Amino acid sequence: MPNHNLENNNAPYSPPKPLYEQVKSYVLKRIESGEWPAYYQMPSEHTLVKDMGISRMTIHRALRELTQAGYLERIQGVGTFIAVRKKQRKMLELKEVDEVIRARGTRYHCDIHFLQTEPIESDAATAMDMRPGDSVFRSYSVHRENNIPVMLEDRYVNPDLMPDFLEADFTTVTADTLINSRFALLSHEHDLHAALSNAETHHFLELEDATACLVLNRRTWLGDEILSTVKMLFPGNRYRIT
Amino acid sequence: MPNHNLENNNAPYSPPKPLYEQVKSYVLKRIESGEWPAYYQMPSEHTLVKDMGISRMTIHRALRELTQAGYLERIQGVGTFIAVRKKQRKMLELKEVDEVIRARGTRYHCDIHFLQTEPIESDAATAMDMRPGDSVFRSYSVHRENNIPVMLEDRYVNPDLMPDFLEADFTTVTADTLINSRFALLSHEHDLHAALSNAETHHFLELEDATACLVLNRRTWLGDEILSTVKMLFPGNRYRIT
DNA sequence: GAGTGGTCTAGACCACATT
DNA sequence: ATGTGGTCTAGACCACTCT
Repeated sequence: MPNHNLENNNAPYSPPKPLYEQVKSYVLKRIESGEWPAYYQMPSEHTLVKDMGISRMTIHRALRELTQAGYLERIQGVGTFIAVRKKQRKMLELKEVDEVIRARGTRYHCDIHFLQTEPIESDAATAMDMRPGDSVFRSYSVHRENNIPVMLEDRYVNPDLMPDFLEADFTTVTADTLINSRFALLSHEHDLHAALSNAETHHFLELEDATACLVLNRRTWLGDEILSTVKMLFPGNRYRIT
Repeated sequence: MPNHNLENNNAPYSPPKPLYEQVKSYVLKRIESGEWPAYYQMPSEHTLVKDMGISRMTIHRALRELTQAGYLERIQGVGTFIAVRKKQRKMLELKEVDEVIRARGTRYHCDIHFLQTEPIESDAATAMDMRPGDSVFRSYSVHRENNIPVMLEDRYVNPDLMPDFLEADFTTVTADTLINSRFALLSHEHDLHAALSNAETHHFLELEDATACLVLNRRTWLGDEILSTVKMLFPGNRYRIT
C-alpha cells in the first residue's frame, strides 16, 4: 500500500486529512501555481489513480467537488479542464426591515392600514398569475423606525396557498417573516428601481415634498406557483439598503 | 435486483435519473410534505439501504449532498436530522450594465467624460481610506443603451493598487470588468438608496425634469485595502435592476 | 476501438456517541 | 456492545467523444 498521508510528513500532531481532500489540495496547488493554467487538460482519473495510488471513486469525488466549486470543467468522453476564473458575482442581501431596525437598536413598529380579501384587479392578477376578479388577500402597511415611516408595503397573497394569512398577528411578526417561517422551498424574484412619491404614497409615508423612493418589487414562488407579490417603497432620504 | 426506477413508471420516454438523485427526491418529498419535520431524525443509512435496495455509497452521496445544501444535519455516531428551516437569504445579483444591455440585444456604448489623476477631496478620501490631497485616479462616465443614458458612473481608484488604470481602453471593457478580470480575491460592499437628480447629474444623464434615481455605491476591497469606490446613478424611469 | 467521465455495488475499516 | 455516519477500495457497467 502506498503512503497516503501526502502532507505534513514532518509536522508532528498533524491531523490526517481525508484522501479526497488531499487530492483536492493537490489539484488546487497546481492551479494556483499556474502549472495548470485555464483551459489546460489535467490528467484523467485513470492517470491520477495510477500516479497517486488512490482508488478511482476517491479521485472522482475530489474532482466532482472541485467542479461543483467552479475550479474545473468536466466533459464526459473528453476530459477535465481547468476552468477560466470563476466569474465574480456581486450579490446584495436584502434583509428584512424589522430586523435591520431592531439590529440598529432603534424602535420598530408597523401600522396595518388594511388586511382583507378583495377581488384582484388586472395588473396585480397578471403579477400573481391569477384571473382578474379572483379573490386575493391584500395587506397594506407602513413600517416605522422611531415612529418615522421608512417603508410602505403593498402585498398580495394567494389565498389557496396560505388560507390563514388574514388570521396572522402582524403586530409581532412581519408578513415576510411569517411566510419564510411557514414554507421550506421558497424562491424569490426581485426588481428594483427609483420613482417619485405620488399622492397616495405621499400620504401614507407622511412625506413633506415629492421624494425619490426606492421601489423594490418581490415575487415569492412556492414551487411553481406564486405565493405572494409585494411592492415596497423606501423614501430615499430615510432608508438605505445595505 | 429491485426496480430502481422509482419514478415516472407510467410516463413513457421518462429520462432515467441517477439513483442518488432519486434518493434526494425521496427525502425532499418527505421534508416538503411535513412528514419529516425539523429536528426529526430520519432513517439511518443502513435502514435506507435495506428499504430502498440501494447500496450505501449511493445513499450516502445523496444525504451528503442534501447536507451540503442545508436540508439535513448529520452527527457522526448519532444520526441524520432534518435541518431547521435554513434562513432564507434573499439575494439580489448586481449584474454589470454593459452585460445586461448586451444580453437584451440593445446597443451599449460608454462616454468617458474624464479619466485623470487628481488630489482626492475630503469625503472621497474617507471612503477610500486615504488622506485628503493624496493622488487618486478618477473616471467619470455615462453608460448608454441605444444612445440613451441609463447610468452615470463616478469612480475613484487607488493608484498604488492599480497603477495602469489610466492606460486601459474603456471603449471595449468597463472599469468593472477590467478590475474583475485583473484580481482574483475581491470583495464588495454595497449601499443602495434613491435620490433626485441634481444640476450636475441632470446634465450628464440628459434628463428633462427632476428624476428619481437609484443610487448604488460600491466599495471594492483587495484583501484589506480599498481598491476602488464607485457611485452609480440609474434614472428610475430608464433602468431597473433585475 | 480506445479513452474519457458518470454511476453503482458490496464489502471494509474507522471515529464517534449512546446505552 | 451497538448503532451511527465518514471514508475508501476494487471492481463493474454505462454514455459519451474522438479517431
